Amino acid sequence: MADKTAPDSSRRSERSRRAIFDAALALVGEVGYDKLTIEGIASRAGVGKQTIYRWWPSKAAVLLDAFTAGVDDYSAQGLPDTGDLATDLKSVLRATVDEFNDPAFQAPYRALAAAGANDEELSRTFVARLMEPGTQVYADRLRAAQEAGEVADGVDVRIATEMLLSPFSQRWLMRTGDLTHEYVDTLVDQVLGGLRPRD
Amino acid sequence: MADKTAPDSSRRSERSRRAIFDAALALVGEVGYDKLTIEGIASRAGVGKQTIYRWWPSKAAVLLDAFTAGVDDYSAQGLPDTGDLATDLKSVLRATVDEFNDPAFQAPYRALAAAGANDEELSRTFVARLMEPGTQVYADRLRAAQEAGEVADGVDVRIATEMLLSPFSQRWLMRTGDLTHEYVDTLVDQVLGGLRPRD
Amino acid sequence: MADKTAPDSSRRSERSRRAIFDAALALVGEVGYDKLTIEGIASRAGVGKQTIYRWWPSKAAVLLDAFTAGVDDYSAQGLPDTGDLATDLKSVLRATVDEFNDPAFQAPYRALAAAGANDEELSRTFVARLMEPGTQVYADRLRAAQEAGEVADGVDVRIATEMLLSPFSQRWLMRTGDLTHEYVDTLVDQVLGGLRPRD
Amino acid sequence: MADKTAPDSSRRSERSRRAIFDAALALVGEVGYDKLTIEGIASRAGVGKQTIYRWWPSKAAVLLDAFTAGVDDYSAQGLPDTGDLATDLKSVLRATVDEFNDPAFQAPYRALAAAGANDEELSRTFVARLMEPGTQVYADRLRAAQEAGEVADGVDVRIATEMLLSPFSQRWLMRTGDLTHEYVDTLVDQVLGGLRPRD
DNA sequence: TCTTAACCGAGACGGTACGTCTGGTCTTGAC
DNA sequence: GTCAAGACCAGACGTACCGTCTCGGTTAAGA
Repeated sequence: MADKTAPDSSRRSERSRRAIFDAALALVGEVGYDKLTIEGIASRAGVGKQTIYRWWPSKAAVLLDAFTAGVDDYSAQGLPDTGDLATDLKSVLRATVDEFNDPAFQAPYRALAAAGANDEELSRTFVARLMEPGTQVYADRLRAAQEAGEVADGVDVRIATEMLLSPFSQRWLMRTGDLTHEYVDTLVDQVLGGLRPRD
Repeated sequence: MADKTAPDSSRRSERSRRAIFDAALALVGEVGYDKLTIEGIASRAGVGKQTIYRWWPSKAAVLLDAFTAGVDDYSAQGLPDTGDLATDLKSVLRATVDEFNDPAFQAPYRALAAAGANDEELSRTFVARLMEPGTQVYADRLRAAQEAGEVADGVDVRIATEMLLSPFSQRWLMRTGDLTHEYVDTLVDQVLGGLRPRD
Repeated sequence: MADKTAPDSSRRSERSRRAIFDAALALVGEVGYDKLTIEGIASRAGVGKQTIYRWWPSKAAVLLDAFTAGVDDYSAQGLPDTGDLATDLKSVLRATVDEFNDPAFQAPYRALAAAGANDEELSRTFVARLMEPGTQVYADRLRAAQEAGEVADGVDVRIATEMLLSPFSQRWLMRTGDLTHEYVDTLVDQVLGGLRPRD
Repeated sequence: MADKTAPDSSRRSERSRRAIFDAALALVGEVGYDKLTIEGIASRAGVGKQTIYRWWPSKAAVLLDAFTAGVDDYSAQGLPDTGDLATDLKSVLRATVDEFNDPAFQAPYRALAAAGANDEELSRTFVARLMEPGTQVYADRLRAAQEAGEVADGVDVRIATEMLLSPFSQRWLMRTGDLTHEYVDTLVDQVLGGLRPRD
């Protein structure tokens, strides 16, 4: 039923695929997303343009795959559970602060977040592949804490997770404030302060 | 000694300015931000391209002005203060939910948020002109509540505001969940629950 | 020490060869020479591109072979010699007029003549395989007439042949006039009028 | 009724037009017609591709204009008429031999003749602009000779002109023989020999 | 009231990148 | 080893816009 016969992925060149990822990530860091071009990627990767168009529908899709390929061992093992929720959250969020302050990480991630805002299809993939897994481990840890009695029964874990992560994401994406270790410490304390069961 | 002599704004055509705003907002809704072009705006507005380039540096800037012109009476009068913080917040956030679910509002706002993610300069303007004023009224109301003893002394009001608004913004921008009245009600309750002074 | 090992023509697929000829002739008639592509021929013939590249150096060469294969019994038996030179020439040229007015013949022949103009190598083959044999029979007939005393001794037969055939070819190739039976009759009479011995 | 609004030729850049002609003629000589590209012409001329596409429909049209611009003072003054037809024809044809043997002339002329063979529209323009004027002066000279009694009354001047010029053109285009002064001398003598009135 | 200088609509210009098409090479698996 | 199939690198196609520029016209100061 497809109008364009799909390419045969078993014959795909792995060498080209990697070269395209490397080129895309390097270029988005050098020139920014708006000036990132398919031609530029192809040229840098030593690849024909058609090889990109054959496998991806847009530069955003290329970048998403490239970025995903570089981080997809992301958060396989879950959050630590030392028994002290605040400490666990702070230690992971501090590491995340450092990651988000790394220029090599920022350019593609910002670009994808931005592209997603205008492209619902891309947005869904971006969220499902990059954001949801990261979010889920926090939600799991909070639920564990709730079962352990560290968090009040009535708390909506999904919303609690948002209270913890969205301020962080928003600050970073919109540049409404600096991301520091102190900031996440305060954030964690203030959020958890409200979640603890009242005596 | 400027190399480009600045245009004389006193001779500016108000008719053209409005036509450009109307065209920009209409087009961004019809074709989306990526396919919005200066030529398209000029053509739709019945205006020469140079008239746009004379007054704005980029399509994002045009859109920002166009959008701002449509909403800049935004939040001049502050939040209501009935004495009941939760009710006040819920009533305003419910109205905001409706606004953010309006398609005519979404396209330009998303476009600007996205453009800002990749353009720091634009981002600062966007935040200062559109986000900061809206955020500030919440911060003011929370501070008033803190002074009234409704909110614990140790609470960082800036972060409390983020805990309230960022989950909302994030959900909408990333489409990670629906924006409903029930959602904001729960969010307000859960955030405020943690801010109240402990006995 | 050839760098490209020559293909083994004994293992060549006759089926593919014919399918390629048929496809090439059909396509040149349908879409014209400029839009005739190797890929198109391969696809229409149900043949891999490499099978064409293995055996021919260019689309012109394919077309030349295809066309030659269809006409190479061309003029094996020479011109008729009824003793009346003018009648003999007219009868053959009238048949040639009909042939050159046949659309199925025109497209490939024009294409080859044109390709030859820009490609000396191809031109030599085209002339040797398609034009020279046809020209030669006229030259032979004129020489026979000269020996029979119907044509003056001083006449250069090669040039006389050109005077007869080139106006015809030129009219057709450049579309400078219609090719009709009347035209070739007049042409033959006027050319022969000048070749007859003067009393 | 035009679907694309025509460009405003009064605003056309003469500088660009000339640069395009120069580039086209230079490149067709250097790389040949088949490897002549619009991009190549634009690049060599220091011109945007659109400036070519705005004014010409194809590379053949560009080349035709470029070539015409270089020769359009072609044959304004007619053939000489010294009273001796053969001498007049020989002197002009000898000059034409030299011109057609000039490499700078050959490439574009061959290219246009070839392109015309496959493109009827172009062919008409080519003939009307480049061939017909040249042909006409021969026809005029022959008619004058006919009126002066040098050529028999029954002769069809149009065909006589073809007998004179087509062998020349054909030899050159198809490379079926060398173009020399001796050749045209013999050709003129043999053609005229047949046109003279019989006693 | 009459310049006159700036803005205006229009659109040609030199460019860049788009997404597509084809050229010619190379690889794979079937025969 | 040839074949059909088609992925690959390369690069031209013709189009769409970019941001700059030039052209008349109009329009609002200022002489």
